[in-house]
Amino acid sequence: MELLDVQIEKAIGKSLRRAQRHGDLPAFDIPDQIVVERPKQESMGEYATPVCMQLARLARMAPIKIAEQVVKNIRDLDFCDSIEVAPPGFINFRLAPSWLTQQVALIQQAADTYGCVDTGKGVKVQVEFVSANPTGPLHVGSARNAVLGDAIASVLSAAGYDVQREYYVNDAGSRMLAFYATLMARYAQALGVDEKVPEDGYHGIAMVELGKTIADEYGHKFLDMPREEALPAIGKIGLRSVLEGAADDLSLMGIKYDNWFSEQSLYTNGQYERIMTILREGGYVDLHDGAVWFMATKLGGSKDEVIVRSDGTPGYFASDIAYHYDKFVTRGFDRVIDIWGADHQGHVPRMHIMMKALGLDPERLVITLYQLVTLKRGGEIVRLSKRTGDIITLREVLEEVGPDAVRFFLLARSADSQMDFDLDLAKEQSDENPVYYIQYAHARICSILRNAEGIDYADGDLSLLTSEAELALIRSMARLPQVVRDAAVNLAPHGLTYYAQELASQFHSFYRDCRVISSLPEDEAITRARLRLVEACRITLARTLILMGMTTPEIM
RNA sequence: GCCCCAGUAGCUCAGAGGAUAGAGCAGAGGUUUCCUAAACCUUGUGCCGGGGGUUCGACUCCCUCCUGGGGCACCA
Repeated sequence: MELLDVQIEKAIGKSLRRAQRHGDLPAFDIPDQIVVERPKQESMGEYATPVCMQLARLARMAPIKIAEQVVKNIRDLDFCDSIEVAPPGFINFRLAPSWLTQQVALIQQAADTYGCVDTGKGVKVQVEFVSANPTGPLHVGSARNAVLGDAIASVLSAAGYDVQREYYVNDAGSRMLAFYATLMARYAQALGVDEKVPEDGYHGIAMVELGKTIADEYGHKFLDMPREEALPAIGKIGLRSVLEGAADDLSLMGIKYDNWFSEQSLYTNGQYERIMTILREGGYVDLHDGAVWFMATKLGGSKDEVIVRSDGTPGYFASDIAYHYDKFVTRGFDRVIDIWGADHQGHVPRMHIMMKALGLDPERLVITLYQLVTLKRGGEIVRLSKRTGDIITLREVLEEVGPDAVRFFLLARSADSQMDFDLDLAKEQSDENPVYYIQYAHARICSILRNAEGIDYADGDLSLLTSEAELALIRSMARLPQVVRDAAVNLAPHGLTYYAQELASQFHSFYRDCRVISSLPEDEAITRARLRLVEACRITLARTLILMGMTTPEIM
């Protein structure tokens, strides 16, 4: 079934055409987009349109007169029990109580699929997120990336897209060599051999520990091998350990990937040669200063980019081109969403130019940037440097603050807003924060349902739900599909956090006004109706929490 | 210098052409013989960074300036 705002939009369009046919309105071009929004005030109803104000000039009529004709000609909006004109020309729509109470049954029926919509129509989309260099434990900076990417994937999936979550493993290139050399040095040091960590290596404590672990397990094995064999051998072990650590950390937050994609594989399965051929044949490759260049300027870019360095090794951009070729051409994704920190923004334009060079529609690649998080502790900015190893790991933060709170905090702001994350504050507030407020509502409902054991409420009469507290709660519950749709089309899941708070608040108010389980015999019917309502509310809350990647506690 | 993001209540932030600009937190006051008081109810708060413009209508779009953050590598 179509979402209410879409139905209203279509009904208004039809009404305008009908009014013109009947001579109630003069002829003019009806706009493609008819705005249907939520009015500022509850008293105005659930939906409203300001379209008649726009039409005033075209129709040469007062907006309010147009609105009257639109209302007169409107049909097929069974779910509305009043459609009113309000000055200076708004049309306000109010949902019928009978429609609202019916939603309770539909939500119960939908259960785990409530909130799903078919906006995506099965379009194949990949969300690639985190993809941190596998050169050490995940940094807390990756937390926002993880939370945002996973929520976007969840919301897209609920909106009817065929979604794959992918982690791009940067296991090729110069950073990897520095990682290998660092690991080798730390391993040697653990065995009492004096070997220096390279200048551009990783100086953090994590590598010391990893070197020691490998020394404990393998002894002198890698010291006895020729260095050119030992490096990749020990590197492979280190890489596996780092990736396992990353997967563990992410799974602490409930994040699971469908695929881990190796950058190195692009150089062994022919993708790199393929894209080089395409670029060469397209005339986008040039050789000068000893390096191979991608002629981005030929396609409107501001400057050309190095693909293969003068030492003969391909740079990250070469990998990125081959990688996206693999995503779109080889694996056939209709859309790819890459989640990147704002420090990579400069790279976005060349990615779109690269798409053009490959003969792909740049619009199929969406790069969602999020502003970087400033980490604080007690109001003081925590400076981070991976080089000196002075980092705060994702795991530390998860253990200190808790996965649900981390997810909620980081999800609650739009990706565009730069934010502070104060560890002390997050922990301190964890008793007073919205996470608990929302989860408490869920636990409260579960408690009621436990107390209702033995009551058969499956056929409770929903038409008994007539009080304002009950209807207000259902109104909120009924909005979830639209919240999901909006989050999916805007790739902006932060709306979920606001919706969850509103829904929890409506429930808490309802709880105060309406006793659910009553022992009085004359209340038996309303008890059964309210149990259905409460169960549907639990489903709605749980679905919202799950979309945000949070847990749904039954007892608190 | 050029490019991107942001500037809204004491604080953290929603709102992105429409009605009287919202929420949470913090502050003040109140609520429990009864399903979870981690709750509920009442209450104050705004030159929407400044200045121009477009529009019937601008916090929202355009120009400009100011402030903060991030980019502008043969690093990723």
